[in-house]
Amino acid sequence: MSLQTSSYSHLDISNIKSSCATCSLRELCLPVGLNTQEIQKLGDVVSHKRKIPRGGYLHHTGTKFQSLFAIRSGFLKTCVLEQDGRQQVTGFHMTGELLGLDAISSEIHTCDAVALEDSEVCEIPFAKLEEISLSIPSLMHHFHKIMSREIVRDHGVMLLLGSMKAEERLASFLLNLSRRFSIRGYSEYNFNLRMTREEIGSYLGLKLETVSRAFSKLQDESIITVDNKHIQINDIDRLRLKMGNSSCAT
Amino acid sequence: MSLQTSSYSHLDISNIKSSCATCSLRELCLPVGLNTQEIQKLGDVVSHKRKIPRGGYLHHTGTKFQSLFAIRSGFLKTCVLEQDGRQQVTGFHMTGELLGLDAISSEIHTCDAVALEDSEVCEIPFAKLEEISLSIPSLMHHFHKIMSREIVRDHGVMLLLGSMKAEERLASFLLNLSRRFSIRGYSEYNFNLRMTREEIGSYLGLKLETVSRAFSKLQDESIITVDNKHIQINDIDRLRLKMGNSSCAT
DNA sequence: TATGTTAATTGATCTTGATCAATGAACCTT
DNA sequence: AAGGTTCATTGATCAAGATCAATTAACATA
Repeated sequence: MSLQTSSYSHLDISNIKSSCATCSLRELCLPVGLNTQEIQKLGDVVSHKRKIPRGGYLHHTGTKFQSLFAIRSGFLKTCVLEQDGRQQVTGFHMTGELLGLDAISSEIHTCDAVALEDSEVCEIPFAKLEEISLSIPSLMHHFHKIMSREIVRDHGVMLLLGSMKAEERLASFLLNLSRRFSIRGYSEYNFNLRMTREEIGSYLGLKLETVSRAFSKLQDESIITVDNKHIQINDIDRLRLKMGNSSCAT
Repeated sequence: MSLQTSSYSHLDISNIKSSCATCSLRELCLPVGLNTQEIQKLGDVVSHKRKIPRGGYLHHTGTKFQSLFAIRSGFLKTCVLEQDGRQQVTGFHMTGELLGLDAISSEIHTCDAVALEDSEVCEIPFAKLEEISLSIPSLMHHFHKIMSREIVRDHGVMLLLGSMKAEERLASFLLNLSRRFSIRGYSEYNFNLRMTREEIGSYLGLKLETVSRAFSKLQDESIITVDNKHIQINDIDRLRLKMGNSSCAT
């Protein structure tokens, strides 16, 4: 299974002409119910495509913010570099998601965005997006929802980091990935991780050894099958039970 | 020192007539540079005041979202209730801050907001705010910055929860409070905590005993002086050092 | 294909913070 | 002011996860 392949088959995009406008569909366009003219406006703004090879940077911490990026294909992580040189992963991002929301406030990127596989993004000049939002209320409203959703997502991670133990965190993480793959038309039971154990650990507030042990534990219980980066979920219900008390899966 | 008392003395609000429009000044109005007419528009939207007694709820998880709330005075916490009945604090909020951003996405409140002291808020009907945003670009832009700032803040907490140890977390927390008091015209070295050790612990991902021990440790080192809820910062530089590696203080 | 490099697993030990428990201080309420 | 309740501190013990270390597996590059 290749995750690089775009899969919009279940979405109605037949009325969209510009190939690049499609990149922001999932989050930015489709749910809003724009008319043809509005889609045209948005398409004009979202025009510039950019390819990022595996390991390449979409943006660096400290650089000037000008555009949001809609992921057209691929998989990226965002991370902050701490004084001591260690890095903390703040998120993993896949097709259809929007990057750069954190940079709006200071107009400076507060994190690095790194491609974990060859990726393609659409650049969305933020000033232009705001400009056309003024004439497309539903677009503005939808954008507010996207930002809000990001806040909810972060609260979920805070909850995870603040109150769950290692195994629960990993279960929560896998279920989250599973759901996101599923939404994009991939199997929710079989997928390849794009990130290392260390990156997972960084995201989950654990050391890589602890992540590895948690994987092994879940495998010993036959809940998942782990083959290096390939994960198979054998019993998603029991995996859900692992999360236990925590209300938020995010 | 009473924190209940509003303190806008260092801000120029001389041109604002409506007493309630002032409540959202710090975050929503002032920095934007609105003209008189625009301020009038905003004042019309932000008209309804609400008092919340200590221990009272501003909103409950699961209820319908209609309005943002700008804190006019007081101190609140937001928290989510987990299945097992334990609650996790997701934030502490003071004068001038905006509550409810998380609820925009689903139009359902995702957390409880509880007053930790007698508080007063201004209700900002969100639909109306969006409506007038369409005609006041700078207001819309400023609102986007506020949402973005919330995301940055949350990333900071994620970093804290994911990579700092108990004493570093508490140092970070105290410095954050200190800065926010300072911005509002209060002493950055002397303040009263509005929340219990348990609530601090919940927010920082620690047990109350650990919080208490961390306080004692910092006091033993003469960095702070703790007298129950009253905190005095004796050596803010050493307190900053305590945070160590972590890049973000939030 | 060989070889160096990076990533993953697993074991042994140590540390931090959680848990259990007891005491004392603050704060309502009447 | 008295009594109950909540809150905070401190000590003793325990457990989860970090750290240290060794081995193996996967991957990249010559």
